[in-house]
Amino acid sequence: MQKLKSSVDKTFALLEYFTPQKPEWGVTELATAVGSNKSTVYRFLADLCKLDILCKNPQSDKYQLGLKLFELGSRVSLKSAFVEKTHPELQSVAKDITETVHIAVLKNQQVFYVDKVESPQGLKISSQIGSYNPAYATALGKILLAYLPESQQRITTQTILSEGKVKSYTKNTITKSRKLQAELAKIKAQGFAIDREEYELGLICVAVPILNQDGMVIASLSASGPANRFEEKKVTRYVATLKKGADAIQNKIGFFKP
Amino acid sequence: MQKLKSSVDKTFALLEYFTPQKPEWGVTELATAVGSNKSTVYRFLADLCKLDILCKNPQSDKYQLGLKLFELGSRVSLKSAFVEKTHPELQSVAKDITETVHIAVLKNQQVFYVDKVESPQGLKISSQIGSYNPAYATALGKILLAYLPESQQRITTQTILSEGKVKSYTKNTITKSRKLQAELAKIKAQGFAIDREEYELGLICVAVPILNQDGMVIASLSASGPANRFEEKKVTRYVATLKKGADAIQNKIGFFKP
DNA sequence: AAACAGCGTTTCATTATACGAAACACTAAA
DNA sequence: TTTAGTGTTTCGTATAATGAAACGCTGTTT
Repeated sequence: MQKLKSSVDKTFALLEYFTPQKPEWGVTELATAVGSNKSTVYRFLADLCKLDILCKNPQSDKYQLGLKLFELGSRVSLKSAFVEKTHPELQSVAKDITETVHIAVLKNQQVFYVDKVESPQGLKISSQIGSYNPAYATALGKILLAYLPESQQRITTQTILSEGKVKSYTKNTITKSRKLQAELAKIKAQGFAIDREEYELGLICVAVPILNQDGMVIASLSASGPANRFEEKKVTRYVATLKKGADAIQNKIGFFKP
Repeated sequence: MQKLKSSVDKTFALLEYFTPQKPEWGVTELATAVGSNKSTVYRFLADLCKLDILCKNPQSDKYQLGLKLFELGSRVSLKSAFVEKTHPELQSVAKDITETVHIAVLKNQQVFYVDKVESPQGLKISSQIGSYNPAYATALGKILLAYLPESQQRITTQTILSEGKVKSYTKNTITKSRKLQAELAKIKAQGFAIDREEYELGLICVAVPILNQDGMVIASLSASGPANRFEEKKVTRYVATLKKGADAIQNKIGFFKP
């Protein structure tokens, strides 16, 4: 906080602390966390509260993210132009597959979850719309990488796998550049990606690309669930259903500029 | 812009200009709109862009709301705690009624749309999650007012109907205090509200309340569609379905603090 | 009861940062 | 080439952000 110059930076640095894991903060608590003065943080929080960007939980008397932020988030053109069109398709895919369905885009070389429809079954993966996961360890991410233009793919995979950024989430996680490149080539050849417990043990995920009219990959669509429910023969059916859904989305979207 | 003191105020005042109606702004354009200096606005926009709160549309070279805002909006606990639980119920109600279903709360004495599931039918109303409508002219709003504690209701209706704030959207819009009070009493007696083209000609909407364990109204649930599809006998069935949905939501939510 | 400890909130002199006029660098049209 | 319209950068000035300390709560401890 102390190194940031503009008030804009400081404002959103503070807001970043309000996560699903820790959605509520008191003044002193947050001030020590960001390494800033109590009064300074107080003034920010009070200002943000007046604007409904934050609000005070009357029970705990602490601050949390407010309705205004929800409102602004709903205005983002990605949300209004993209999600509103694609959501019904996700629903029909989810209904057919009966597993949780996600749509994601590549952002900052990571997988950014844009929307989801949850499996009606009890056992389902937990995920948060608007959050990130590593691209190299998920089916959604591998699809997004595989369909990148060659030059961009080289740069992106290099950046992702360079110096210590890679993490082995499970014993199946692909961490070697060689192996990742082979995997991406295979994915592009077969038209879909599969993540067999590469990110989380017990979690399998199948994904297909969503292309725009120019053939550029703009998003990816996936079905994911517990490993024991993903028998080999089911995967083939899932891929077919996902492809049908991706096609429908492509027709609805037409030309999209993220 | 010139009268606001803190940078926080200024930042969000700027963001407010990015609406679904006008989602893109250039520097000069926005500076004149807010009545501020070009360089000042430029610095704000550039800062916000660095943080992904805004982004530049490469086509038009203008600024628009960015993914970070979508991310933050997704983190709002209303969204994660409330919508994720209620959405499946909206879906089942929508499926049964085959009209667009909304869930809304009262915010700043207006109806604030929290979530929706669209009618599968071609002809459907257009609405924006995270936006506002007047409480006195919609079924959702009238429910929220009708179930307010008496003292609060008096204050709220007075504020809403005071000095020129009232607008006759159609010939059916309730604008007189007397008439609104009678309507609210009737609504509370019968347990549902109906808006017969009071906000928009050709649009009918039926709504029921969602109460928490203390019996306080926390939200309202509605079905809306073109007037010609809303025959009298259907309304009774719709109310029954909506009530069932509201009940299910109440059980899921338990105790909720907005 | 009185003293304490922990909050959030307010104050105020100091200083860092936001401000705006003007200059600059582009681009596209005249 | 000139012109008019952008977005961007500069820099002296003015203003708003800063942090230590004090204040006023609340609940707990002695």
